[in-house]
Amino acid sequence: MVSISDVAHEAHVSKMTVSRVINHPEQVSAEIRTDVQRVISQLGYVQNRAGRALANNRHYNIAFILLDDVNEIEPYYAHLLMHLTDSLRNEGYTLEMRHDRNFDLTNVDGFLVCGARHSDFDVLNNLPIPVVIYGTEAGITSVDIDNKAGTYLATQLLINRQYQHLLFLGMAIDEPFETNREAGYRQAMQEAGREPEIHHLPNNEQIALQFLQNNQLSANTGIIAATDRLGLGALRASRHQGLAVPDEVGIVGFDGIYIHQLAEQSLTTVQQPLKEIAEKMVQLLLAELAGEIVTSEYIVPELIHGETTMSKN
Amino acid sequence: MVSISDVAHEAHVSKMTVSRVINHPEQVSAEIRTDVQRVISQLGYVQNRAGRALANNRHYNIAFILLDDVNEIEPYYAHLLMHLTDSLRNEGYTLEMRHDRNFDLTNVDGFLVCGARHSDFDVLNNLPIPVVIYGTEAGITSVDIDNKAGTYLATQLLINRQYQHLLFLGMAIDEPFETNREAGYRQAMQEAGREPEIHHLPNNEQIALQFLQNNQLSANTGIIAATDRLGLGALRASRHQGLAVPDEVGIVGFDGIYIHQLAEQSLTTVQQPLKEIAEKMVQLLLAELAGEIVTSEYIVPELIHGETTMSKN
DNA sequence: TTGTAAGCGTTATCAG
DNA sequence: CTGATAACGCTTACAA
Repeated sequence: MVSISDVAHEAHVSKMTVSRVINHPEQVSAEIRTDVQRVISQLGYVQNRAGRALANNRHYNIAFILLDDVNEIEPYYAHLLMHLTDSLRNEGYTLEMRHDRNFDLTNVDGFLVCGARHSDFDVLNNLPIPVVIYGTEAGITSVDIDNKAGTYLATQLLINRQYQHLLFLGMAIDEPFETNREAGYRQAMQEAGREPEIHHLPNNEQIALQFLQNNQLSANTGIIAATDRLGLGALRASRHQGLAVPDEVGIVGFDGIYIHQLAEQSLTTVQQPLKEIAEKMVQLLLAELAGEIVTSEYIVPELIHGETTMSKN
Repeated sequence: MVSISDVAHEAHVSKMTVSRVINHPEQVSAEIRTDVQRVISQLGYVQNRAGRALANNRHYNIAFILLDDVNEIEPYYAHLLMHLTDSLRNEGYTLEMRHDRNFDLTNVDGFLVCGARHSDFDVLNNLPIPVVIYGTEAGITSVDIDNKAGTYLATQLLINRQYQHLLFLGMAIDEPFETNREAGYRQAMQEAGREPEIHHLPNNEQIALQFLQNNQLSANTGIIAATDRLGLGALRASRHQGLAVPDEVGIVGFDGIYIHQLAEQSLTTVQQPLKEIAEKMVQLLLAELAGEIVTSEYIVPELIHGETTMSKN
């Protein structure tokens, strides 16, 4: 491996000059700078990050910790991960994949965390390096979608499309993102002077299907589902009951990666803008690393119009 | 950060002794060893990997390069990635996520590559560090499922279940995994004295559905699909045509992560054993790093029985 | 603007 | 079995 000394020697300058050309090019005279750059590319020199890390007490490496159980990993994590990888690389950082609760500080400058539970927040709050989580938790820098705004949009869509009976299919868990999704529905309903109807189910399309089979849907029903899986169950229940989608039943899901595309009819859904989320997470983390004080951010998701809601006219 | 010197000082030994306790404990007397270990945990010392990397000319870091387009990333990559992360960590290595064709050697000891195209193999073959790919390519160490064995199993299943008319839905691409999947079908058919019928389609459930709509299926048909997406299309086509699955039409997919669970009826499928694949990939890469000569490996996939094939009797 | 010296944390080598 | 020394590649601080 060619090192900075090789470059220095070949360019007839000191190691420091080479280092400056790389890190502070403006401090080097134009002539020497181009000369050194030429040698760098001639020799194919690349910085040894271990050396730099040691000298700087920085690793230029961020750990992405995915805490969900392997079997529950939804496909959109793969997309979030790709976007995080790209965003970090743009900033000269590297992404190290993690999958455990050790929160091992070795080799990293910060953490990006996904799927953290309540029990993790205590630990995360007391880490000596910056942390940004995907989700919402007071006291930790986070990026989240505005879940409430998402279901608010979804509910308004179904109202506008003239569905009469609007019900919310929520998840049977006590997490902020669930309560917020429910809140968006409630608010839109209240503003429209409608009476909310809410059911909580495990996040599984089979169970949603069975549940709705036991509760005959009426024609002209709009279903706001807290997830695409629940939306998928609603779609199947409607078909089983002989109700036409979207003419008699309208359905909006939530999450917007993968599942909605695979449904029998493409699902209208509230899409998580993963690229934007990834960029914000990286931006906040690097700002913290630079010593800035940052505040959590919420990103408003977007409605994707599929075949389970009536089109405008 | 507490360093090896702090531990050495506190334990009244030299840095080297601490280093030995960590890397070659058998070279240290039992008494001193336990003493040093106590101090290590008292002080919460963790190795600085940059220092170690510099001294050893090793990084203990492997890049996982996912070359597929973001939009085409199938969910099972997320699972493969998790398993790779776990396997590497077990061996004291770290996984660095990559998503580009730079094949940047900085900071890594080896590459694990997924989704490589023909045009990549030239580069991959001439890298100065070990590479293991997921897939098949002569001249590069690889781990792959035995695609032929998979479709062979699938075809035999449909033969055993007494489906008369057996057709293969392949992908319209010229890649070894496709030809191998086709070959498994061909072989099973030949052994059973049946005439093969093969169609090639883009890997998309909508297109498969349309294609089969234009080619009325007969009752008592068995469909071996080269992917779960194609299998899903076949399932929908059968239902559209009023054919009962699995009684009149039997369907087996291929891949076995996620899609088969979300189908209207759970799809019988040939499952990629991702954990095993990940473990093998890591094992081969580390063996190469250790200077061993290794050969590519093929893993026989497993049939997952769903609701799209008749049960035994 | 450029160079020199020292140090970041670790381990291989060699000496005791 | 244990320790001193030098080295890995790089950058900060200081000197010229």
